[in-house]
Amino acid sequence: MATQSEPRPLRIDAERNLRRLLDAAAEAFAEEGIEVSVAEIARRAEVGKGTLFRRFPTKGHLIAALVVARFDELAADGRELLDAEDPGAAMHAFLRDGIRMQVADRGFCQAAGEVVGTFDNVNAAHDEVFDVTERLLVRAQKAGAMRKDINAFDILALQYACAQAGTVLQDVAPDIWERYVDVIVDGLRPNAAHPLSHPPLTQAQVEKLHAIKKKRQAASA
Amino acid sequence: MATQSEPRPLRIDAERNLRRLLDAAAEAFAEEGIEVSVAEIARRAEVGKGTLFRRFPTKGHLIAALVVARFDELAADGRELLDAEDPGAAMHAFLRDGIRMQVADRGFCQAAGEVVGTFDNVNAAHDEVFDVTERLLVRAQKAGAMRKDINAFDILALQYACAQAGTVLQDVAPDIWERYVDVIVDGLRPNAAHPLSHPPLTQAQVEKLHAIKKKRQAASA
DNA sequence: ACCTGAACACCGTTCAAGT
DNA sequence: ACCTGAACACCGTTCAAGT
Repeated sequence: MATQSEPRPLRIDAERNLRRLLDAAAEAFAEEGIEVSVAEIARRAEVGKGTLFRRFPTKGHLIAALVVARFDELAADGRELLDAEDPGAAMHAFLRDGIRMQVADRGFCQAAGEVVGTFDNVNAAHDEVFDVTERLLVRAQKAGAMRKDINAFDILALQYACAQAGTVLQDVAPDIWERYVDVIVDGLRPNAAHPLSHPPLTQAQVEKLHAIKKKRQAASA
Repeated sequence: MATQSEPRPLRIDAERNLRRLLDAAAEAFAEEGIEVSVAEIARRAEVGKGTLFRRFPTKGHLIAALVVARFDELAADGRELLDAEDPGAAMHAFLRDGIRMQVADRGFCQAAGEVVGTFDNVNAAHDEVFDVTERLLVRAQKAGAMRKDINAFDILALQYACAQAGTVLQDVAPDIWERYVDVIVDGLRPNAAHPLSHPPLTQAQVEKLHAIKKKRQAASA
């Protein structure tokens, strides 16, 4: 929520076409991955290609819009988990929920890594996810369920990592990634902790990463 | 090694062009990722595009050839580690070496997931990696350095997972992935082990995965 | 045998013509 | 304001013409 202050409402037909486009794209990307052609998406939405490009200046912007939707879902899920009784279990559940979400959506999984840092609306949505992750983590750490030397970035990176591995194996063993989370969860327990060899990612580094990605995207345009 | 029995040697100029092509492609993919155009690769190699397609029926085949080279490297590295004194340290070193390799090569990291299962030569090379991984793992398990309920697939999946996360952050924190390996390594220790929620991947499932990928590739051709 | 670049099909993006 | 599809540039792949 609160991603942009809508300047003025769309015309009724435009609004309808936008919905169709988003639905068609979500379906197509989830099923076939982000390599589906925009022509195919326009066909599924029953609009001309030009209509798509009127709403989204680039195929990437359309992908970004869907990634935002998924991040919003995940953040909402995390907020609910903040009320759970067991802080450790809540943190673990969040870890799993995010992976399940990514693995179920082939397009999201392909796009997430590329698109974070590149689009402002994606960054905003991701910041919300980060916020909830941090609150869940601190809560779990205070309860003694989680080692203290890791931060929310680490959690999100490990979540992303598992999702990537899970996606490759999704066709043949849709939930084999649960094993990998199990191992990671074991490694995240306070009693398992051995000193980490590197300092965590700083906020400054994250911003630098975003700057690099935006520059790279601008260069290719 | 032993991927194919060469039927007859190439003409001297063809041999030279092949070398140039592989070198140019390795460089281009590592730097810019697999989205570099074949025209650009041909230009770097100073040959016509037709020459590229004479050696590699498809851009994918060229990518596959380079993935094979990397897998061979990794397998060789693993074989050396089999002679190390400390079996646990050797297993950990192998985990890290593979990730370092992937993170340093943008193209390899993008391609590895897609190309395993799709090309026979890649499968053969990957089987070798699997073999060494298994030997390293069993050795570490016998030494009591590694939990007993995981197998070589799990190790390779976790390695792949870390490499994926590491690649995204490579520009800004080239070795931040070491933290994630640290956590995973902690989760892989025998004393950290809690029961896993899912059975491991079977050999039959792996073969099924390969079959699916080949069918999918054939369908898109 | 092998090399080459023009030609083809396909895909993302633009835009002139329509309502 | 918005919609559309023909037109353009680019990329992977093919192939006729050359050595």
